[in-house]
Amino acid sequence: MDERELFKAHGLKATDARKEVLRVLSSTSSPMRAEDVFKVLFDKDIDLSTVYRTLNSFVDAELAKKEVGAKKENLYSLIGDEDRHFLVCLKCGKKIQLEGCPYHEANEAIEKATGFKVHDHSTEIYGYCPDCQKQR
Amino acid sequence: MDERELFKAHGLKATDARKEVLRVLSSTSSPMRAEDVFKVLFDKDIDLSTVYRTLNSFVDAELAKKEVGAKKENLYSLIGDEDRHFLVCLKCGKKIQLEGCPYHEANEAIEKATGFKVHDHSTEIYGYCPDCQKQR
DNA sequence: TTTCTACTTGCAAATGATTTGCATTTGCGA
DNA sequence: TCGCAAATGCAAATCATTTGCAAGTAGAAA
Repeated sequence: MDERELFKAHGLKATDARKEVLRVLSSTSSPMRAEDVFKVLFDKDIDLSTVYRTLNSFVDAELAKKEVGAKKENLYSLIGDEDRHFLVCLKCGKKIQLEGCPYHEANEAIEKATGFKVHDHSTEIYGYCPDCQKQR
Repeated sequence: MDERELFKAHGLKATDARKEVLRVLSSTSSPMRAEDVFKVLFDKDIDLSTVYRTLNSFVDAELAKKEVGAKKENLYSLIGDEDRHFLVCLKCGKKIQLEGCPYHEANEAIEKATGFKVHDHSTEIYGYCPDCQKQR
């Protein structure tokens, strides 16, 4: 889907600021702080408040999600159709991407049992990586 | 486990403020804003900054978690040993608690395959409840 | 393509959330 | 009980996010 359609599908006008923010978020796989998105766009003449407004509109439109990072900061990331999952080490912060979705079957079971349509689930699973386990 | 031991086990001194905040958080099953915790404790003479410091120390000690709510606010909640999961409707906000942990097996499979020790996973799964699906 | 209008934006200022410095108090190990 | 590092209250600072307003723009309709 092209970005214009994407915005339309979510009821948002396809403005420059939104296109830029969308590009920034989709160019990185990991969630970003509003301030970071703003910094990446320093040469694009987009105000920080616009970045916030844009991110909020994305979240409201269910195009992005807002979550809390390891340093307790607020982070924004696109909600992709792809279903990627990371194991995040609580000690060293390392991120390990999983092949496939470990929860796929579990989610299907939930849908079958409850009639609830699962739209999204957390992409990060917290724990300790093998290296850090040795050091504990 | 008694609260004194709980703090000790997490390397925190058992102070009045911490005991009160712990009580507030454990008295409610749903995550709270720092400000709300403060308001509940209005008669306890605990400063808002202390509430923040306390919540932060809980998060650092992995006794609580910080997450983003539906209105994009930051919320704090205890990390219980129990493994509760909620289905959160993206439309009406209804929360449905699941029986048991749908991801238990998936997590065991992850541990076996990667050697990563899973400590915690998101307790909320987003989607649309049966009622809201009809209205869409 | 031109017009119209509601939605967006930039800017600056306001608000809200969270952190910090410092003097004082307190928990808890010796 | 004593001593000290850690925790607290208070007030002020800082950081994050939102808002009001005037001006600009996307997209529907003519």
